Amino acid sequence: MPELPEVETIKRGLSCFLIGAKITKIDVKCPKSFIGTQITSKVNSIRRFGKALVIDLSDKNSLMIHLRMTGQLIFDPKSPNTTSNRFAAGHPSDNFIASLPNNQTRVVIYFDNGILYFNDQRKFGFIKVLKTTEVENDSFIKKLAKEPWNISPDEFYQNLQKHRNSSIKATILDQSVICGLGNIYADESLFAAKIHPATKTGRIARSQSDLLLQAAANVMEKSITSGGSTMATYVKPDSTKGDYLEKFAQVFRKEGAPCPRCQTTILKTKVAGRGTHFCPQCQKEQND
DNA sequence: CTAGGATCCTGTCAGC
DNA sequence: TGCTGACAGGATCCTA
Repeated sequence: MPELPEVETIKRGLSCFLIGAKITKIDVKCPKSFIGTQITSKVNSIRRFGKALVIDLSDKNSLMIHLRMTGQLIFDPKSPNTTSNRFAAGHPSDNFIASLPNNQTRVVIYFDNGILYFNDQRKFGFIKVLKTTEVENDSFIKKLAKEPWNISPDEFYQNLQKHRNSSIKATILDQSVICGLGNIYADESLFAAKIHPATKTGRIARSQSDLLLQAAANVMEKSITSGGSTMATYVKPDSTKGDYLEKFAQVFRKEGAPCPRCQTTILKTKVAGRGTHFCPQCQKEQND
């Protein structure tokens, strides 16, 4: 699910509501989804490390949240309590407009100004209590590479060299190579840079590496600007469902459609164990 | 050390 | 209708 742009969208959205708000109670509906003990304190700040969200609290604890494939965060302000006033982001689904909690609600965090629901169909995501001083020592956060707009072309290219025998798609999904890309933005970035997803990383030329890095930064910045997968784009004004992907995706879930550059039919295959979309004309195989 | 596959879990959809 | 397998916006663990 949520990749970096969606988590950034959540960070910005929740910051408006939660900075200074006090947690009054945490209701854990699925033990697997919450690691730690009951907490009651105020929110000092909200940070993001790649796809992980960190809520820093006044008692020197932090809540680290990773949504993985199907996690969602939905905040209902106490007043007025209507779905039109709701902030919802993460994996898009009808939960965004559903009455909550429901059978996919794993954790409910009560604040003095509203209720935050953590929904997660597949239970891969989690909320974990950490000492704030230990956040940057967390095993996941520690391994993260820099984000596309912070990593230098030299460093990115060097990181690629550690995975020369792996496909370029698998390599850029590795958060220790470049942080923030998931299955959508990997496909979109490779399309923008005109690189076949199955290309061996060792065959990526320096000029292609530079192009790919630029593409990743562009694609994700554009998505952050449009708000990731927020409810506003998921539910249209007439209350019918929309797909925010349609706004910018060139290849992701576009198999059978014409390539926006050359009209060749977009294909879907499997690379790195993941569904992979590309244009066979624009993104030629480079492997001998 | 890297590379690839299985795995965690629930739900939906296509194809018999 | 009911079953079955494939698949899903992620990351880790295990094996070779």
